[in-house]
Amino acid sequence: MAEPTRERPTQAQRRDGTRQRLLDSATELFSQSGYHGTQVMDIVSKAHVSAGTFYRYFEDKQAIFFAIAQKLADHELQEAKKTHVLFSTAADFASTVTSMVQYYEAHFERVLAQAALYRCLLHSGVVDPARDHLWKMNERSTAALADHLRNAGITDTRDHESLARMILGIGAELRFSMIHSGQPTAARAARLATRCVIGALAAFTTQLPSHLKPSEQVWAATLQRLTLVE
Amino acid sequence: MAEPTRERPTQAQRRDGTRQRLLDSATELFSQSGYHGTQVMDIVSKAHVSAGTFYRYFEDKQAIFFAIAQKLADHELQEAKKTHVLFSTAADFASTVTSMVQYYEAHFERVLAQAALYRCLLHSGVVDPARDHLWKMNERSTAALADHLRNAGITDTRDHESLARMILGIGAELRFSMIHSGQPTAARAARLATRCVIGALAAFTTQLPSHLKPSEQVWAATLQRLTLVE
Amino acid sequence: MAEPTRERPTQAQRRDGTRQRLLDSATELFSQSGYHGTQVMDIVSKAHVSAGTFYRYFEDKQAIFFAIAQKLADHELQEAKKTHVLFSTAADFASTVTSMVQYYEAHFERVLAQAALYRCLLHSGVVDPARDHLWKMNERSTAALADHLRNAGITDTRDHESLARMILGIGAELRFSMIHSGQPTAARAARLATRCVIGALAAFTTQLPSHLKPSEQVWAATLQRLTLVE
Amino acid sequence: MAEPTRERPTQAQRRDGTRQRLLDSATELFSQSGYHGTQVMDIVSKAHVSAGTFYRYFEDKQAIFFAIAQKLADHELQEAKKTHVLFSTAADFASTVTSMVQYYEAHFERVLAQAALYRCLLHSGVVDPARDHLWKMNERSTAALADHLRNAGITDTRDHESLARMILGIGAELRFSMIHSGQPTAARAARLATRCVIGALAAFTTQLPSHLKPSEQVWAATLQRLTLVE
DNA sequence: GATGAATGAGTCTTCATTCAT
DNA sequence: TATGAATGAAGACTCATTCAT
Repeated sequence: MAEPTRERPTQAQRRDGTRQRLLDSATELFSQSGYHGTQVMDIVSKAHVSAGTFYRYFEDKQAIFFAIAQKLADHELQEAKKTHVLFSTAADFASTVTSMVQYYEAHFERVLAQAALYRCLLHSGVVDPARDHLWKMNERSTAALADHLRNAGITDTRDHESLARMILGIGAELRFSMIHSGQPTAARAARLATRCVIGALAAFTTQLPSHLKPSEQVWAATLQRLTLVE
Repeated sequence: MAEPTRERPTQAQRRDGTRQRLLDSATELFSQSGYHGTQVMDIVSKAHVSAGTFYRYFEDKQAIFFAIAQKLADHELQEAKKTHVLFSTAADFASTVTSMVQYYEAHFERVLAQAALYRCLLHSGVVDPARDHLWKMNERSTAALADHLRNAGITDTRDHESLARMILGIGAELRFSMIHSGQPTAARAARLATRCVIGALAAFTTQLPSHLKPSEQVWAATLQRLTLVE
Repeated sequence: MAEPTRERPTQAQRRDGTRQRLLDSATELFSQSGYHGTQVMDIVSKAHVSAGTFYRYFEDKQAIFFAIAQKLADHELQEAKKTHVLFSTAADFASTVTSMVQYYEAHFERVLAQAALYRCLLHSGVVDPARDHLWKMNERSTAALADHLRNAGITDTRDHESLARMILGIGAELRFSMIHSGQPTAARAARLATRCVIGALAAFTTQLPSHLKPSEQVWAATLQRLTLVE
Repeated sequence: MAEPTRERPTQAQRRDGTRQRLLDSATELFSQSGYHGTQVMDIVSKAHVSAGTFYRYFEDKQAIFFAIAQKLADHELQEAKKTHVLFSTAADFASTVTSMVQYYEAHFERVLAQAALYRCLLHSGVVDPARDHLWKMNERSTAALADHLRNAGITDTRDHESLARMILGIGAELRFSMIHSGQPTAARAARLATRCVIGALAAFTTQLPSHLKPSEQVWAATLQRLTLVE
């Protein structure tokens, strides 16, 4: 007889439901119109609650913005960690590339929905460093990748932070294009990004012991494989 | 010896002076406080003109913002095109790389010098697709680079747009970091970016006739030179 | 005996109350100072609400003006239609004239009672063809009267629109005078207008079958009666 | 050798020319958009003079408005007197009617251009009785017609003012329609107005000595003639 | 006399936030 | 606890008028 889902929801459940609806509405609206282009009234209308209710869940308009930012940042950090593992654990080049393609493909499919939000959050024009966890998260994400690059034995540069940024930039612009024009597809984007990244990394791994570097054949074959997709 | 145009700072000159003062004031204020943190009244006060005068020169607040953005974007596009030409005409690899470093260094220096303005433009949160010259400029940059890549004989991918985006992304993230933390320096950023970009491009130029590709020695030497900076 | 709707003057009732207070305040102020002489702040102050509240109920300043005009025009059109019906159904001339006098008297009394408002509406100088309900109402009045004249069997002219306009013009100028000088009184104006209108109509009903036209005696007696008022 | 038109205009002539251009521009703009819908800048642009020049010729915006009003009022008064003569001098009915048609036709053709202005001036929302000569002129025009009606021997009413207004109203609405819809044509409007007016007057001339009234045949024939136009 | 750049008080309108019901 | 009417400070924008050139 226990059908918890059919019983009327507890206070706490309703509370969470309302809060979640507000967050969802705000997320969509911020993504579309930016922080300043979104009014509290728009958010509450979309969430089917009243203006007053909003302020029971969030102190003010910035609060919901930062709540979203926080959530996204947490999520991104976790995802980023998964990626970086690739760089450090892969025993051989071929499997690294394969994993990288798989990761990017999953990544692009997954983040498409969030990319607009991500960009909005970073470029929102909200300036309140004291509360800006998002920016810190972004930095932490970069730092994590930098660490992995360092551990992977890259010694051609000591500025692994910047290298990490550049590599993240490769994906960022592709993602941005996908949101706005739908081009390229996740599958192709993954190949392009992988190819681009391994090329970039190659330029920073001249000092790697030769047994860790792919032979010329492997390199050619790998690029060949990445090309086949188009 | 009669230079009548210099004698009386005529109407036209006063006009231009006023317009310039408004642009300067706005640039500084937008840099400091962002678009939404700056009031029209602040701009006119700083420029020592009245509210009404502002609207003689700019249709509304957004107009002056876009005028500033446009000017910066135009300049960048010009500079970028100068360099991109190299991709297609450069006789030899070494000079291409040298030019690329020079371009990047100049670019990053400009960015550093006007970091606050860049930050404002990128983070303004102004969303008005109908008038967003900034966004159009970005697309034009991409298109211009894509064209050059195509002309340079890159046939490993037919999606030169995406390749262009990825390359621009490399610089974008670096710029973003410089704007916020001042790191890395323009000189180092230029080397890093160049190295990263030529690596990335190498991964897309497997089909280039061998006489166009750098020999292994040249390649190694080039990377070596790019490394020396640190 | 439970009348819950009367117990608590609910939201909806408060809403209507506020809207009505705004309309009343605006009506009075527009009457006194005209459209351009009245500020939104004046209206809200008089209605004891805040500036923001105004815009919950009316899109902008013009909207409340047109709301007032519309209401008055609607009412007048209703009243006019009631009378115009007489033109087509009236069995005999005498009762038509009696009704016409009654209608005009009521109309002119309304005008006198709200002379200032009428003056404001007529002289507001608001020119916005896209939203000018007043103008549309005027056209609707003309069309309605033209229809009735047509149905009444007037065939001396096929331009019933123009005939309608001329008849409406008779009343309009009288109204205009009453608004500004209070002269003539509603009672006399009604007789004058009726007499003038039936004279004018007589000049357009030569082809009416004779049994529908008043005999010379009836005509003379009618005019006599209309004269008695002075 | 005397070609005064080719010699360069005197100061005084240029002054008058400029003033006239300003008046013409203002007239057209006020007619189209009303007083409040017309900006001083619009007027000076149309007149090809600078903002400052405007204030050399007119004290302020209201001054040019009243200058136009004054001129129109003077003109109207003169024209009105011509008409009214018809009522008092015509020896016989038939020639009165003929003259009336001619007058109305000329009137409608002439005033079409000014009617919009006329209405704008009366309904402009400019409220400054101290300077409002136009309103007084309007009253004088009414008074003049009233006098003529009185002199013509109309004794059915003593309120010749109101009668005059009603008669003027007949033409006013027709004129207004002609401006906005182009309907009816001046020729038809003249017949319609004449017919309407003589009908209206007939209803106020029951006490005229019979030798002054048209016989039934003349009446019928007159109306017949007025009808032929359609 | 003419010009047109500059003025600035005046208004409308917005929207995050509060609070009585 | 939810509602939504009310708040009011804030800010963009206008336009008749002035005045240095």
